[in-house]
Amino acid sequence: MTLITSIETTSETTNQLESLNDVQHLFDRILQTNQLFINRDLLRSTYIPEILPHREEEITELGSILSPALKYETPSNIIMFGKPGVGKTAVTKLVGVELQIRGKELGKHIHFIYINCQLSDTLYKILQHISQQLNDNQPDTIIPSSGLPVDVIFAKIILLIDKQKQILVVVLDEVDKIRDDITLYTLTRINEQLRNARLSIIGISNNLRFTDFLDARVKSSLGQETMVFNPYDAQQLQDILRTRCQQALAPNILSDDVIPLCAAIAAQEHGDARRALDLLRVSVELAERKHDRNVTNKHVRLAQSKIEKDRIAEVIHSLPAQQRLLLHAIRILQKYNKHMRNPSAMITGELYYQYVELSKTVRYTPLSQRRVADFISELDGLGIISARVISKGRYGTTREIQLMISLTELEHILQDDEFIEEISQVKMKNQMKLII
DNA sequence: CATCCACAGGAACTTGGGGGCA
DNA sequence: TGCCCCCAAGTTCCTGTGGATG
Repeated sequence: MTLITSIETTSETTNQLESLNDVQHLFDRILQTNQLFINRDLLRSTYIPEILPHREEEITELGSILSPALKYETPSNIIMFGKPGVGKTAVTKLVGVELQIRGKELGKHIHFIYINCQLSDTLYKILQHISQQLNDNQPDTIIPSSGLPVDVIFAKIILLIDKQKQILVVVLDEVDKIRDDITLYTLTRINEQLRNARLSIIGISNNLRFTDFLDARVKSSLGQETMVFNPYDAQQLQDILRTRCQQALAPNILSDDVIPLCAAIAAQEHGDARRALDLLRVSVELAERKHDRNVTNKHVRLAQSKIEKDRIAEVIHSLPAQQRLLLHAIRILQKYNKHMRNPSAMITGELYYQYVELSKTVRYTPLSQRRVADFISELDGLGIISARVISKGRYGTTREIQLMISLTELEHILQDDEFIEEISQVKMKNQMKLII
């Protein structure tokens, strides 16, 4: 009944049907136009290929360190270092999965468990993750997301792991995100509690100096083996891109200079293969959208600026309200500073004052200066602002804050922000004050 | 050259929301 | 239902800092 009424031919529904037709034609047109991609996903950094060019040595080394697992012997714990996008995670996952398969063939129980510590940064969450991966659907081994004491969880995990003879290889990616020593200490000592099973840990870090801040016992236990991944050079990045292109893109659509340019740009940024792949993928996407038959260095340049702008816009849109409010304060100060005595930069004190004023306007309770100082550090870390500690002599130590993106870009990103209307009225009032 | 300012940033503590257990 | 736990976000308190100033 409802269906019948909904397709009655009123003028309104006719319009709707026409626009539906338009959309269908749009999709048809898109599908019919020149297809530059064969498989877009192969150019995504999350895709792990079967062949990793220029990482043969690392694969062999990791494989040989982990190989005792195939004889139920405990592999050494490993700590891996290297800048982002140099293949640490890819190599580890590739070898880990292969190890698991070989184990299965030999009738050995080997589990490869990958944990990103950015998401699981406490002992509780890591133990919960391990239990999920080992989950045998037994209700008594399911661990809730919170509510239980850690020692209870720990005892459950020990029982779960030790139920059978097995080797667990636990990868802690971005291990430096774990904030306390106790978590790593507990994990590296877990074998002392096990009778049948064994666990070894691979810690992956972007930070070469990560172990400097570790407890000495954790450091020696975790770092039984150390692997350092060097950045790819431009030539190696070109090889990586060419290998992926063969399967990902239609033949002969790239100008000769596209791959060298993507590789060169990524090589400048500490040899990041992810960056090179993103750059190439977005370049092809831009060409496809413009119905161009070839991808040229012009598309690469466009892609380069698009990626950076998109990244910043995405980061800003995902900020919590209080941090966006702080950004509005920065935006306003930057705008007025242009016309004032000191156009260079703002300092913590004046920024906090402006932030408190804005909070009152939008009826938010302003947070403490200490908390806002943390926000400033976070925005600095995200590359949206630069906050440099300076001493103003007798007038104290503060941070000099500068916007790292253009004011126009920031205004563009914030134009549809929830606070914008109320705040723009304040701006008017302030302008009046300035004139007076 | 001691003093002083306006913070930076570490550490401990609080609050409130999520949840489990007996 | 009351008590316990975990955790994120925030506050309070504190010590440290470094160069202009008198």
